[in-house]
Parts: sequence; C-alpha cells; structure tokens
Amino acid sequence: MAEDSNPVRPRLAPPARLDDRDRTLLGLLAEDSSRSYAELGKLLHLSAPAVHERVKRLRQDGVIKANVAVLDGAKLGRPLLTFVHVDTTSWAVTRHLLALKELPEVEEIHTVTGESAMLLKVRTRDTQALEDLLERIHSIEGFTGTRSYIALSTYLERGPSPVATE
Amino acid sequence: MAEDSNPVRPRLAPPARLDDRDRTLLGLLAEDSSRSYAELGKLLHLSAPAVHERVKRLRQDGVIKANVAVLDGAKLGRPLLTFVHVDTTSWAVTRHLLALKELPEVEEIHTVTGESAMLLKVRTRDTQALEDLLERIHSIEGFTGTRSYIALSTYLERGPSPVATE
DNA sequence: AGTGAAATCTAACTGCT
DNA sequence: AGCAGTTAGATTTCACT
Repeated sequence: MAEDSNPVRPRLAPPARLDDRDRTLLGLLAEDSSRSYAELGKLLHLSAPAVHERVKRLRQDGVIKANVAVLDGAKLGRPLLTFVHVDTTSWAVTRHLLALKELPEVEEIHTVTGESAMLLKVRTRDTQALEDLLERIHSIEGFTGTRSYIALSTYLERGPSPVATE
Repeated sequence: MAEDSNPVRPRLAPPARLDDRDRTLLGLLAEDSSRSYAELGKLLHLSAPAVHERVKRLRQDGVIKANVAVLDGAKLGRPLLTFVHVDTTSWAVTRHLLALKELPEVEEIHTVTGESAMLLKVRTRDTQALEDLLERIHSIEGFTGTRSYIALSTYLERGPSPVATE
C-alpha cells in the first residue's frame, strides 16, 4: 500500500534506547547540525570518533531522520502562515492527500480527532493565495468545508525534543 | 521588548531576491543539508566554490536560518502529536508564552485569528502526559480553555518551500 | 564503547578571468 | 559572478585498550 512506504507515516516503532549523552547530543544537533564532531566531543567529553559512532548509530536507528536547512518562509515570499481544518465526508480521502503534497504551500498534512478530520499547515504569499488554495481544496471530492486560523505571530517553531520524558 | 529580539517572530523583512538556481539550491538543502558543495555543483551545473558563495549569501541574508537534525518524535518516546487551541481572556498573555517555551513537549506556539487566540503543537509520550500538560496550561492566568486535536496520522511534515510563488 | 593517529576528503580562502 | 588551486580542518578508518 502507498501509505506503508510513506516516510512520515507514524511508526509503531518502539522508542530507541538512549543514554544521557545521546539525548544531549541529539539536542545539540537539533539546534545546529553543522557543528563538527570535535566540537561536539568537547561538549560531551568524548573524542571525535566516539561522537561519530553515536551519530552513525542514531542515524541507523532512524532517531535522526535527516539533516535539513531551515528556511525563512517570509524571505521566500510566503509570509502568511495558516492552519486549515478540513471537514471530510468520507474516509476514502487518503488518495487525495497525495495531491495536496504536490502543492508547495502545504507544509503539513495530518488526520486528526475532533470536529475536523484533517489539519493542514500552509504558507502562502498573501490572503489571495490562501483563498486560491482553499478553493482548490473545496473543489476536491470528499472535502466539504474548511476553517482557517491565520497565524499573527509565531513565538516558537522547532522539532521534537530529545529531553527525557520524565 | 522581549518579543522584538525573538528570532522566530515574523519579520516585516521583504522577500530576498532569488534566481532559479537559488531556489533549486534551497530546495536541495531543505531536503538534505549534508550534501557536499561538489555534489550540489553537479546538480546545479556550477563549480563548488560558486555554490559555496551562494550558500554563504543565503545564510547572510537569513533565507537559510539554520541547519538542524530532524528527529523522530516516536523514537524519542513522544509518539502522540496534538494541536491545542487555547482560548485566552486577555492579550497580556505574551509573558506567559515564555513559560511554555520551557516545556520540551511544546514544539510550536502561534497567536492566531479565529475563535481561539493561540495554537500549540505539542508532542507527548501518551494521553496522560497530554492531560498533565493541559492541566498546566489551564492553571495559567488568562488561559481559559483548550480544544485538542490529536493527530492520528501524519502524511506530510516539512519546512517552507522555496518553489516560486508564481 | 572509547581513544589516538593516519589517510582521505571537504570547506573555505586567495587570486584570476 | 564564476573558476582554479591551495591550505587548513573535518570526516572516517584502523589498530589498540
């Protein structure tokens, strides 16, 4: 099935076994992955090869999914961030989700509990571009309605934290 | 004011001037920032130093905000992703936002239009941890109610796209 | 698992076109 | 603006603990 090969589909995978140094290391890399192994080693009181070994293992285990550049939406010409709740009539909308992925404005697609069945995070140039996008969504079969929440200010935006849950 | 020095506060900054190669380059780096300049050069039909120059300029201009490692929430012990809409009575809640930043479960904080005044993206170990978090939010002065949308499946999760808006 | 040294590769600077 | 050559530093492998 198509969803099973989807790299962002939530996994049933159990949590990885991580010690304190792993978590500290992950925190440092989640903040800035361009640090050298030598620098990380100093902060962790380890040698560069030892850090390298750990990073290799964490990548192998899928704890580190990728190293990416974080871009500034506004400077790219997309200053308007909006969360869109989408009401759907049927659950056979999965196929249509693939179409939404092709739209560069769409950053996140989740199916959720609650009144809505789907939640999108979208970034557009202006309200006009948002309206165009909403029209396209409404025109898709099975998508009956949307409620939009435009972000006025973003105070925090980061990825999953490796800090221990307890 | 504290918010003005906040690095994730939306900027009034105008979009940067980017040519097609810049956008292609940004797309490649947003996907995988660990590629060498030589490899990027091959893909862009440029020499390695030329790519380096462009990357340096894009970082300087703030289009590239950072290079970070993307971690797997589930493997870190936080398989439960939830979007929380928070109702607030007053607009003097800005100070309290700083407190929320300290919680490792909280990944995003936005003020939004619509019925709610605030939107949080949070990742917890289980529903119990989510409940604990919601209790803490409710106990904060000015935060009157919350509505939670638990993500059942995530089909897409990425950053801003550099693809030209038109 | 971690260390230290060696080899290979990459990044980053300089000057040239 | 981009290319070529050089140097300094980083990544990665290996033998040893």
